[in-house]
Amino acid sequence: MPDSAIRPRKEFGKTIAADITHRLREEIIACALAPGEPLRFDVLRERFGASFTTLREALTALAAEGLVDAQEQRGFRVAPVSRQDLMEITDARVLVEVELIRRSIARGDDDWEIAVISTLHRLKRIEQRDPEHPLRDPEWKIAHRQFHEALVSACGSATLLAIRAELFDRAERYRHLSANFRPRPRDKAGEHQAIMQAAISRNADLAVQLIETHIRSTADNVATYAAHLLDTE
Amino acid sequence: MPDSAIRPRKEFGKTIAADITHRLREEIIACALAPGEPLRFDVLRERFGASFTTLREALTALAAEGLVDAQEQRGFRVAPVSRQDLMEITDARVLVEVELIRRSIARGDDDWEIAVISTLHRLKRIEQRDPEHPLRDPEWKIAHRQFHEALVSACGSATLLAIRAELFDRAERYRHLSANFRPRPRDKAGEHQAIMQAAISRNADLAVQLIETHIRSTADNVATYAAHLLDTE
DNA sequence: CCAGACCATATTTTCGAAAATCATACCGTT
DNA sequence: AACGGTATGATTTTCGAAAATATGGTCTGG
Repeated sequence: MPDSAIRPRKEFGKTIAADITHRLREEIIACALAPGEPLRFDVLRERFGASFTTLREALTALAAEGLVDAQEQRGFRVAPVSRQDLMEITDARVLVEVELIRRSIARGDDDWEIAVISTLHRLKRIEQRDPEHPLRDPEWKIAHRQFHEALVSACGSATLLAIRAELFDRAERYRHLSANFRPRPRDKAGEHQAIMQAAISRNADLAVQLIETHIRSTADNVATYAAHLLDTE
Repeated sequence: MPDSAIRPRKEFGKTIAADITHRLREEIIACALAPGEPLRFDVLRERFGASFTTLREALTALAAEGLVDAQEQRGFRVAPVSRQDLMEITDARVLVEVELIRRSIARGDDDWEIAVISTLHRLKRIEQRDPEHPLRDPEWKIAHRQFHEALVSACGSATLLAIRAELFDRAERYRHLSANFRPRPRDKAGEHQAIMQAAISRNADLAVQLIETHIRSTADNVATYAAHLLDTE
């Protein structure tokens, strides 16, 4: 989607720096910028049409999120990937997500239930369009993210939600890494459905167990099908 | 310590931006810059001797760490404090720290034990100097931080350690907030000693319980003695 | 007297030139 | 040939001026 010509210079009310942070984040997560790739200012300047300092601000922010690697005096590069990093992210996600699911199930009200149900509904409808390659569909990605966000949205801790969001982004990059080599997606639709039902029926132990399996099996999948990208790094 | 005249322009090998990020972080944690205080570029420029863009980069990085609040098009301010925020940080710290202590106890080797013992030893020696006001002693702060870092250093997850470090910083700011109003510190020395012993003897359940109490009672203390700063925000 | 438009000022945000730093290739010496 | 130093070009990093935006006060019409 080469939209730099159509897109307005920046989104309304936002600074250019924030806008570029957002766009860079998307490209890194989607692996349009490959892991480990150097991020040279000449190139970025051309691609994003912003000045050195504005780009620098965006890269610094992404470095704090763990998506960019800042090498002092030697510029920036896309954060490299490794099996170890994937494992750490997976463990951290399980730790946080399990806690947040429990809290959400304990505290969630009617609005929470409605959000969980409706985001899943939308996700399923989008899935029917192209069940083979969901990750290539930007709408699926958004819907998938929104469903998982809805599940934990009632936890009551903005602090933990921010940490969760960061880990989710970093994990999504690994999913994209393996997406091109994965033969066929496993039955995610069924898993999501089961998680939703466990959550709505307030069966915390079951929901937690399903979420953990969901996260870990996705990671295993990545480790298997992106093995050649993780070992020779 | 007005050291801008003595201090070299920047630390060796580091960028000015990274150096200023570091200095600003320290001042915010120490509440030398008060919570909610606007961070105007004129003032910062004067104080840190750097240009707009360099300062901007530092502020953006600190915003990602949760120590600075970026208000688009309306500048930056020191992140405000609140009872709710303190609670969230405390809960998040317990969640993460408990996990990391367990892992460290399970995986720690001889070097880990030595690090735990020696950092505690140094902490105790520094404590004897001025047992009334430890938080005013920069050396105590460093030693205290290093002891708690040593405890979790064998966990094996750089990802979780980074999250833990961020939460520790944010919590330390709250401790400083109440430091001026707290009548007398409780028996921290004893608590640290007990935690060390539980860790070294590989009694994970006990260590975890002591750490949780340690974190929560510190937070309660802050909530009590900084109440006037937390409620009228 | 109030609400809204308008202007003047304060402040932030962005830019590209200039300085600093790094990487590489070249050269002379051993 | 191997090594160490140095000049050169490439790249990052920093700066302050200029543009963009917000803020606060004043004026006008209702």
